[in-house]
Amino acid sequence: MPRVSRERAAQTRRDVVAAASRLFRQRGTGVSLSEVTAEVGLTNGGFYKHFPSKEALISEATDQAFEDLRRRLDDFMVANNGDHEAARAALIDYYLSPAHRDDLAAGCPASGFAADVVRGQLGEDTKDHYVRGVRELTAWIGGAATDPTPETDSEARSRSGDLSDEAVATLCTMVGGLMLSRATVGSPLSERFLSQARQALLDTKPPKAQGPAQGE
Amino acid sequence: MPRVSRERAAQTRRDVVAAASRLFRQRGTGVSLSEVTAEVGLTNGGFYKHFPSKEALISEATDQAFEDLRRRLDDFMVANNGDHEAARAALIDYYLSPAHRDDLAAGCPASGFAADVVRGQLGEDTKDHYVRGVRELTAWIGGAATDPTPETDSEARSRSGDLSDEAVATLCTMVGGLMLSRATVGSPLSERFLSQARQALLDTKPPKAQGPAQGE
DNA sequence: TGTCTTAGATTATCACCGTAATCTAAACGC
DNA sequence: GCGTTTAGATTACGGTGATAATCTAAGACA
Repeated sequence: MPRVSRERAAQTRRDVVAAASRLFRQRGTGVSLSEVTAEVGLTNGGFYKHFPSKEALISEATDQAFEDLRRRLDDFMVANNGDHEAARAALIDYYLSPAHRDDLAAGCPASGFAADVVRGQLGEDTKDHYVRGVRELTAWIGGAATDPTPETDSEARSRSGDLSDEAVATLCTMVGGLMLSRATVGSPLSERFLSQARQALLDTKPPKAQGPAQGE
Repeated sequence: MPRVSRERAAQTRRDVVAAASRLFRQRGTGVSLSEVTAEVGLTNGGFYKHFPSKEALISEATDQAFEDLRRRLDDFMVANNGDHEAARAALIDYYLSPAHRDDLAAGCPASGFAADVVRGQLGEDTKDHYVRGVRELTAWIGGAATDPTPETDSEARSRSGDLSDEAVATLCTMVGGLMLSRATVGSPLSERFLSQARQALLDTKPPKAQGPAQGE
């Protein structure tokens, strides 16, 4: 069977990353390689023609998930013709919806990978990418455009002052509401977490300040 | 070596549960039995004289963690001479402190086990215990005493209307802030999540309403 | 066209997992 | 004190994990 066209091989590779991105978010980075490859019709052996190790796949899968998030944020922005306040509200509505709660696989990576990051199952540089993704999400909530600027890790790591207080707190409530509602599905508590977090955030409209040095 | 006094055996059992409770919160329920037993100087074989399976241990470890939490909440209450508003503030201060962030092992089980619950690694009844623990924590934040009343699962599952809106939203921000700060340790973002979540919650003082049928 | 390359399948290796059976010596009950 | 129990150690087993080596047939390219 072996030997397949170059485009086909590239496609397989993309499929593996996409499947891993979904499976890792859904059930953690502990899912076996076999399970990932099986999902795209590849064997365990073929995997190593594309990636040097499982960790390399985890890293790419994480990046992929944040790439998807960036695209989604852009979509929210254009769907609201650049009106940031409306886009922010739309994000919150989506983020704290039963649909997002029930869609682990395609959900926000800041929440989906949080456990793996905390438990130290992501390599050092993968974790850096995660942190950058979270910071970008926070910045977007605070009113910044999705920033495609590549920055050095040291640079990224040292910056956080350009995030609005409100955006930081908002993300806390979003992530907490989502995780708690996911952890309690089946109980009426689950819906309460969604609706109460949502209400708390939509009540608190984004204040004028969206940068660090803005006294009004 | 075998055969040890009854108290000793009981102590060993308690040690296993305690170690598991800490290890599972720290690194997930995926940690091996060998690692748990090794920590208390027991062998893999001896384990099965105390527990029928790993899942049974996970269940007890989860209960243990919530038991510790209940005790901690009581302590907050007595330390503030029954003043709930002060106790609530003390809980928030602790919950969103660097100390709690860095202490995965002894931290809040609502956050520590969330990932395992979401990913379906806790048995059905263990998950029910988790949900009950979360509901009790929410109720405490809303002003209820820690309730030692045993209730049926169906009863517990159906109740959630007796939780104040504010308490539900507060827990979202607490859990989200904790998880995000844990996921970003090493970056200045980590401290921002703690302080911003904390500030958002302490600004929003608990409103008069603290139950469903309590007009003050 | 024919050679070279390579995506992927097969199979193997080694470690570790949860679980179970067997063994042993000390604690227990009489 | 003595036979019975039993906490725990030892060892074994079947399954699965990540990774590597070998094989093979078809694409790439001269």
